[in-house]
Amino acid sequence: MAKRSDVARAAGVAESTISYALSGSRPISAETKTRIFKAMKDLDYKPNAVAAALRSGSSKMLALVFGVTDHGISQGDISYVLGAADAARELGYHLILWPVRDRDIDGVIAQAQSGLLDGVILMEIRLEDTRVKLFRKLGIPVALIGRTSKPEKDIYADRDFDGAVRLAIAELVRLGHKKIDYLSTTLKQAEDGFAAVVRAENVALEVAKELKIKLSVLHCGITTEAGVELAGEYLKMSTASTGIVSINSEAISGFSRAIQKAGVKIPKDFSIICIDSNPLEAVAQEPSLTTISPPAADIGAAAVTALIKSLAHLDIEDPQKLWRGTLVTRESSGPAPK
Amino acid sequence: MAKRSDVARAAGVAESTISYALSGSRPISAETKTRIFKAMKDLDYKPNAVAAALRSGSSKMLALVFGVTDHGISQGDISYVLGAADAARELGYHLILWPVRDRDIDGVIAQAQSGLLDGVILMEIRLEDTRVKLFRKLGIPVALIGRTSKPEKDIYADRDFDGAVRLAIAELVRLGHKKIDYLSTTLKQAEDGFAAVVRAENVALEVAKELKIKLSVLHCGITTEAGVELAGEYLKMSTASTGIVSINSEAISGFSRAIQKAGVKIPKDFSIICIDSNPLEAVAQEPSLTTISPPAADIGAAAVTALIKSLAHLDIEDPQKLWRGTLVTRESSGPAPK
DNA sequence: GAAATCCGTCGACTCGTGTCTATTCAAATC
DNA sequence: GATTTGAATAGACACGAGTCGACGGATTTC
Repeated sequence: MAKRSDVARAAGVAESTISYALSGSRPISAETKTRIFKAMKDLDYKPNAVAAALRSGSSKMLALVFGVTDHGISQGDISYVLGAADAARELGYHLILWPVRDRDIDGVIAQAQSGLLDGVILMEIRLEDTRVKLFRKLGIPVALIGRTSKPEKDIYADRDFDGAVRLAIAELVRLGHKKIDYLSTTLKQAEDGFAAVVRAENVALEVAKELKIKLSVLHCGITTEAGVELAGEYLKMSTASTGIVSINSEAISGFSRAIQKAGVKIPKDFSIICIDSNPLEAVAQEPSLTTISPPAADIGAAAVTALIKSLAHLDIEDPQKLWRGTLVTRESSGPAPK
Repeated sequence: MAKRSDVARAAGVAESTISYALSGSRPISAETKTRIFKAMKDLDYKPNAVAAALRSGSSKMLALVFGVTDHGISQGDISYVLGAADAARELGYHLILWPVRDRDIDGVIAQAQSGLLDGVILMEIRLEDTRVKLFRKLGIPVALIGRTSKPEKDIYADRDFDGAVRLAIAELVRLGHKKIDYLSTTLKQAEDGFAAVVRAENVALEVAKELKIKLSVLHCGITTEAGVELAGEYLKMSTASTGIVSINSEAISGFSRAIQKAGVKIPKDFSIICIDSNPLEAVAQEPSLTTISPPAADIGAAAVTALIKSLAHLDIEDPQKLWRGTLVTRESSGPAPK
């Protein structure tokens, strides 16, 4: 692999001149530049990123930590990753994914402390997230997709589940519904303190109280099948609700299909509003889902952008940002049945 | 961040002594070592991986390239990743995931050529995979999970779909089935030349000819829903088969549920053998699935192990390895109906 | 017309570690 | 008892690129 000194010799200039020609941090005449670039091309010169990282103290690599659990990476999460990766590329960085078993993040910490990683993005944030404190203590730059219970000075980009749940319930109430359900994810996730899940549940109960309606919280696995099962239980209940707000887009598709199969007409008998569903999923269903979908790609991109700006000690216009998403009324929501 | 010279001063030794104490490549007396380690602890010294990478020419990082397409990372694929990550850690390496849009791998190449990546693992291999040739041409160490049509000197670890399909069909024939279906993934994947998909289809047809039975190849999306739809079509067909071999574990679960709902008894009326299904999935179903499941984690681990050995210029006992998996008979397969 | 300014370039040093050579001192060898 | 061996350590250099200070020459300034 050709190095800088080879190019310097071939182009008949000093090595530093080549650096300046590449970085543009000092003026280099046009002729010299063309000579240099020709030599680089001839020799197939690629600057050595490791040497650059050592000298400059920055590897231009960011790691997105993703906890490997039972299920892989969902279709939903992949949007965050892609948004983040694209934003990184645009700013001259690379985003890599760091698979982490359970909550073991020592490897990430080691690499970050030893200069191979400029910063870290965390997902699947819990209300009390020890990782966040740890990284802060160690001085490792971090941005969150999600937020803890006390975000203080954290850099984060997050879905505004509170606002979305509030909006969704208000919409059902506006349509005349007086008794609705709120479909969450698994009870385990809530118990484990996953921030978005817990917050949304609390808000749902709060809003129900404010608006003086009946609301029960349902828990359910994050799969279509689990939604089908849930539908079975739902249909057995005597005092059924007339609508549901869900943050569990996987389950709601099974639920919807199953209750329709049992004769429930949507939206005539029953309304559905789904939060955090992929728009493509939403229209793929029968009937298409009314949704409030925070833009996942934008959120991922915002987290990365803010992190990179903070690395460069630039001012971040807003280090803490929330996206609620807007209500898109489709076929699954309508006036409450008489 | 403390560096080696700080530790040297604190411990009262030369810098090189510290390197030797850490690497063990030269003997250091016990007293000196304890002094050094104490100083390292006091100063919270972490060797700078970037400097080490520059000097030694190796970053100890491997990238697993994963193409980001419409669907995220499936539960099946995650096992390869985890197996690979664990094997890497055990050998003192880090495995990172490199998300790649479409087939754009320039970023990976750049980082590999510039020393930030010691090697690359490729998945989702096609029969004619330009990436493999490209990496070989550029001299970037590569191992494959999967294999091309001409693996030649490639390092790879792969499922033996040929053997598994052959075994599955033979089993159904042994049980008396004369007319069976073969359920593949989407037609698009086959057309795009994904190696495993194409190979398995060809083998299925070949074996059917050899054993003189009727076999039709079905294509179907890689989702439970797609399997349900497929079941609808299947039930309409007049001359139905009595069994199916599937490499599409997502679809087969929907298919199984749907035909049972329509009154088909498994395995009395119809037998199912599923290849490449996760054992957990297999027993979670009703009835539990007879399977042939190549060990994904082992395959991922083998690819990484072979790659690392080749990096160290060690002999690899077998750079090309296949796993067929064994037939595990559960409740979904039985004698053909009279 | 001398001084100040600016452009373009060069050489030297630096980032933090791995490793080679040299040196010292003690034990072992014939 | 002189020489060889070996352990334990020190010192020097290299990996490849980024950046600062300096310098010659051209241009501008008063």
